[in-house]
Order: sequence, then C-alpha cells, then structure tokens
Amino acid sequence: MVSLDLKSTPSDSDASRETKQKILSAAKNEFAQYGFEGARMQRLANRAEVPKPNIHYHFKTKQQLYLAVLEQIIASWNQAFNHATAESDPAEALETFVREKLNQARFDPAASRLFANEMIQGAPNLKRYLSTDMRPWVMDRSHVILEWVRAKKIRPIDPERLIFLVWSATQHYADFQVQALALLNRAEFDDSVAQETADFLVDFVLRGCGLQPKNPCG
Amino acid sequence: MVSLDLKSTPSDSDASRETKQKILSAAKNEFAQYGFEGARMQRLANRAEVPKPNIHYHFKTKQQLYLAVLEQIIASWNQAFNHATAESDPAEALETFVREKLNQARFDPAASRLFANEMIQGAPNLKRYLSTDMRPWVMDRSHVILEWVRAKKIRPIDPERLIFLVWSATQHYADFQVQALALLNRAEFDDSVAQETADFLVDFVLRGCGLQPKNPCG
DNA sequence: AGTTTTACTGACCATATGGTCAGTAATAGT
DNA sequence: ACTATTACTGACCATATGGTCAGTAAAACT
Repeated sequence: MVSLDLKSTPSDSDASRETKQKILSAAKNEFAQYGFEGARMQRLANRAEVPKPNIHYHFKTKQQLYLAVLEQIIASWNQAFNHATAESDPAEALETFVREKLNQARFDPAASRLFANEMIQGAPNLKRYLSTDMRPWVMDRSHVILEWVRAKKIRPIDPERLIFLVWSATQHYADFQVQALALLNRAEFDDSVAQETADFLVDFVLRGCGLQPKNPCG
Repeated sequence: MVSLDLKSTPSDSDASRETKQKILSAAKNEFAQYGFEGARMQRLANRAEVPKPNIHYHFKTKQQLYLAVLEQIIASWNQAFNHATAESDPAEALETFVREKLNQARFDPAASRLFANEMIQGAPNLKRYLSTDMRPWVMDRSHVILEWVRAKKIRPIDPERLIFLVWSATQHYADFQVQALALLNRAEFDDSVAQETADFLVDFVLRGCGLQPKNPCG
C-alpha cells in the first residue's frame, strides 16, 4: 500500500492514520446523531471499535475531536461545489449543483446532520468559518448568478436566496430522512427516490428561475 | 352541571400550572438547542428559574418532560396549517401557507429546532406520530393540491414533494438562523428580512407551480 | 542485536449527571 | 382553628461522564 502523504502531521504511521480515520468516521456519526453535548465518548469508542483511551491518545479532548471532524467535512464540501462559472449554461449549472448537493445529502447524511446540529446550537464552532470561508464562497457563487442575470440568461433573482433555497431543500433530505421517507411513504432512500427527488427539484428550481425545464413532459 | 374543563389533569392549581408552563418553555429551548441527550436538567432548571427537584415534581423523568414538550409543539402545529380547501385559490392558499409557516419559524424557532433535532436522531419519539398524525395531514393537504391539478388550476406536480419543499425551505430559516443571517449578511431576523424572505419564497413557489406571481415587479 | 519512539490499553479518578427523599411552606377543605 | 392535600426544596445518592496514568506492545531507528 502506497502512502500518499495527504497528512499535515507527517509523524503518523500508516496504522496510526488508519485508526485516526476510524475514530473520525465514528465521531462524525456520533456527533451527527447526538450533537456535541449529547455525544458520548464511550459510545463513540464502541462505534470505532477502539478502547476509549486510544481516542484520547489521538485527539486530546472531545472538543478537539469535534473540531477535527468539522474540519474534514468542510474540506470535502469546499471541493464539491465550485464548478459553475459566469460562462456556464445556467440551466445546466443549476442542475449539476442540485444533483451534486443531493448526492452529498444521500451518501454522507452524517456530515449534513452534524452541520445541522452545529447550526441549531448557534454555530459556536463555525461562526468564524461562516464569515471567513463560507461567506466568500457564497459571494463568489452569487457573482456567477448575477452575471447570468445581467446577461439576461435568467430572470432577475436574489442570488443568495436562491443558493439558500437549494441548499435547504437538498439538505433537508439528509437531515430529515426519516420524515421524508415517512411522508413520501417510502421505505428507504434508494435510487428511484433519489432520482425522482432530483428531477422534481431541478424542474422546480429551473421554473423558479424562469427557465424552461428540459423535459416539459405534459 | 359541568364547568369548562380545559385541563387534562384538573388537580393542578393555577400556580402549579404556571410553574409547569415555565418549565415546559425552558425545556423547549434547552431541548431545541442541545437535543434530548445533550440537554441538562440543571441548566434547564436555571432557565426556568426553579430548583431542579421542582421539575421532577411536575414531570417524573427527563424523558417524560421531553414528551410533554413534543406534544405541546405538535398540538400547536396541528391547528396552524389546515386552512386551504379544494375550492381555495391555489396562489392565495400557497401564499398563506408559506407566510404562516415562515412566521412559525420566526416566532417559535425553538419548536422548529426541537423538531429538527428529533428528526436528526431518527425520530425515536415521533415515529408513531409521523404515521398516525402527520401522514394523514400530508395526505389531506395532498388531496387538496391534486384537486387543483385536476381542475387545471395549477400544473401537474407531485403534491407531497411540493409540501416537503415548502416545509424544508421555511423550516430552514428557523433551524439555520445563524447561517441564514451570516450568508444574507444581516444582523438579525427582523421585519424586513422576514418580509423579503417571504416575498421571495412565495414568488419562487408560485413560479415552480406554474402560476404567475401577483407582483412581477421586474 | 539493542534502544528509542510511537501506538495502544486496563484500571482508575474527579466531577457531573439524572433522580430521590425527608421535610417545609403554602393552599384548600371543613 | 385544625386538618389534608398540594407545591416546593436543600441535601443527598448511585451511576455515568470526560479524561488521566502507569505500563505494555509494536514499530522505527541505529
């Protein structure tokens, strides 16, 4: 197995990094389900299948572990939503964004839920991130949308609210998966549910932006 | 002759009921912010400004208190969203629903957040409610929307997904108030933010349903 | 090989937690 | 006024909690 040296702390061995990752993954799920205060180190250790002190060997405190998880989530999101440019076709770009975001919600709901928990508590650990990282990202995306408006590619629309709407509608499927499935009367978030959801949202968003959906179908 | 009996337990005095309500209100906020496991009885007691044992006098356990809070929230929601009928004007009815829901999110965000927390944990206490109370409500609302479709008042649309979209988009403003304000670059959820949000959402939803918004204002 | 550093662990600790209990204050009933 | 019931509370308890520590196992280095 080749080591790619993705880590900032090069002192870790492969084995150590594996354990660390197991802990981070278990932590993501534990924190996502119970929030920071509700999370239990012992339960987390059980999930990770390591003795509790081993966690404290790799991460000094609960708080530090929590921050490490948050950091990892944000890093992965930062890469995922930066495709569209002012030259892109709005319909296509919006569709990509909706489907991408929905996939995130579907395949990593824990990340989304952890984020939600942090927000509900007033973002005590993310306040800085919201203004230093996320806000610029939103401004950048907003700029693209505004260019579309200026070029008359879409109707005049508040870009930040559009982003926020798509964000909320997609994220909701991760955070409220139980509710979604109960109300849609489905057993699980499988391919068909995912695709119907994506199609519906894409269609709805495009219409909201005054664009004709590709498949009028009716 | 029987006098009005609004209470389920008639044995409570006025003073007792007042204390009970103070506790319930504090509990709603505590549970909303920290979730069931993260909530602390002592912190909750401080919020309610009563000694901790007094809580246990009125509510036997943390779990029972939590359920009492949930019950109260659901009861208040059950009354709030049942206005529209098949004969209503869709545009008007949808607008009312969006604005009503947004007001709930704005003036009682704790209720919304508590609900979100419960969902994120997999709705351990609400699974029954989701199928016994909420599902029928959704079906009833869906029926109204389907009648609109049949009468060609709105374009063909999946009613459950429409409900879910409005639900998520509005609820998000309660659950993610910090994020919303950070991204919109506003200091607080005041009248102007609320109205702009409502206007945007109403407009967007109506377009999504293929209806012309009242104020094109372009 | 031996030695040093890193990775891990069972046993333990101080404190915080949900909850109890014996007793007091307040109200209601007579 | 006396009694009974309800409302409340300071002190306390068993247990769970985040975290430590002394020691062991396993690599890494020489």
